[in-house]
Amino acid sequence: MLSPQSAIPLYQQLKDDLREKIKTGALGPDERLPSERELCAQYHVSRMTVRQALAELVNEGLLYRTHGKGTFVARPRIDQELVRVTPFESTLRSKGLRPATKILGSRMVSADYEMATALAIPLLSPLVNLTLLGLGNEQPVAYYSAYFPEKIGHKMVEAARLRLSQGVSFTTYDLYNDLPEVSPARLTQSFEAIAADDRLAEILQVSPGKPLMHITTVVYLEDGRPSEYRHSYYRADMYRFHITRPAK
Amino acid sequence: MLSPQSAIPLYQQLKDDLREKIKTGALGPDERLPSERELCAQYHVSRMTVRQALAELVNEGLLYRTHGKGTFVARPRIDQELVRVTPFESTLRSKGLRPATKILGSRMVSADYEMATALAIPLLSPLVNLTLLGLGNEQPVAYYSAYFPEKIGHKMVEAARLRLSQGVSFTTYDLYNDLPEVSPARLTQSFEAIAADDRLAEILQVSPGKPLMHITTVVYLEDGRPSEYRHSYYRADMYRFHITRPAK
DNA sequence: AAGTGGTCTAGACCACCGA
DNA sequence: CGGTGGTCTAGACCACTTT
Repeated sequence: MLSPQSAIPLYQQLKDDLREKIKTGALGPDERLPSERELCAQYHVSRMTVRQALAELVNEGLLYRTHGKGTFVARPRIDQELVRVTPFESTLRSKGLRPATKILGSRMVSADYEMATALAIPLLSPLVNLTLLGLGNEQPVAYYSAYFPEKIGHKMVEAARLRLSQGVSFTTYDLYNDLPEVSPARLTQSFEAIAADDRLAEILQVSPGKPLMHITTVVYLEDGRPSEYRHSYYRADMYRFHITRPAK
Repeated sequence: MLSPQSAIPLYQQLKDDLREKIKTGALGPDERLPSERELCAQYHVSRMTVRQALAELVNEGLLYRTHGKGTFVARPRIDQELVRVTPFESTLRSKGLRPATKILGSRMVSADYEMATALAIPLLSPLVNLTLLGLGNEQPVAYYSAYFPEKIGHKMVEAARLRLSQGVSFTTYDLYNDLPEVSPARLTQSFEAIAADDRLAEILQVSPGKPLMHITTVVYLEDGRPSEYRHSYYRADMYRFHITRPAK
């Protein structure tokens, strides 16, 4: 039974209820759900409310529907519970490594062509460059170099220092959580396998020529403004990047 | 003005209309759209119809909304027009290379532990293994080894031979378009940078030890059933994998 | 207070599917 | 044919933001 007076929207409650039934197995794979009109009657809500709940569950991949037949529970995917943005800390912990982060430096730079294009700002605009080293059991595993517009950047650096003083490991992802006024909406990332050059080999403590994963990220806010341009380099033997996405 | 009698749903027509206005610049970045109620009046549709159109455009990242303020045009992202699943052929053409595909082989195998887990089938189930080589200007650039459940697999192999006989380059992505009864809904992929071992070095014509991008893919259909398990290896110097996704 | 988006109702007609 | 999801209407009340 849903609580109509609650602060939680009805369609959310219905979603949670159905999600629970699927997770516990009360609704098994390929099982047909009650029809939309039946759900209306069962939960005493209108069809729009039911449809909003079902639509979002289809979007999340938990249900699928066929016109004229009904709505069904999707087969669970292996990684259904995997987080979508792999957080640094849990990734290392799951490998049994003690995570830590070091701030290599923060400085002001002026935007070169690449940064200016990515961040949609004029050439030579002032940027804050924050470089971090991710460690697992004191061994370097990842190197980050992030560029922020000035205003966001100073706050990011502050947030990073705060995290560091608390002895918590983090990446720039985590720092966004410390700045509630800046919330990322989407990312573009490109993945490249590269061979370590002398500089990166030195930083990550591997032999030159060893494979590294190079990820270039642009973070965008809700209004479509870019808030960060970042290069990340991961030791290939320590890192695997996993992603789930709609086809087509 | 929308055509109510048309086969195209009203909210689709509205979406297309707004999308057009954004693309042509009639609605610029950060510009406020008419309120939902105003759009109702302008287009002579109900608020639900307007909301469905707006919701989908927000979902696609073209608009953003703020409670109490209004709906706004998002800043365009650099890669807004980029396709989400990078097709082999256009990737190479954009680099000025003539793409081609070779079928290295197709054979029946029985599922080992890894394949069985990924495809959610019993151990030792019969699978079709299709191996392809992607070429650019006659040089190998990518190696694919895909495993399909028997039924789908035979059709895939047939589709591949047909494509080949037409002299078209393709990957297994493209083959799904030839099988309308099997339509992928989502993918999971993991990216790893590896060093070429002797076998891969031989296949891809690079020196052993050179970096390669190794992508492991599982393709899922609408009902959540896996339809393919695939290992792909790309020459790192020829390939860059690009992706856009929601944050969080 | 007025306007915005967020949620919700109670109807309606259509196209698709199975018996 | 009856039941299903897909689309749509014309209202309603709420929470949030700005004036």
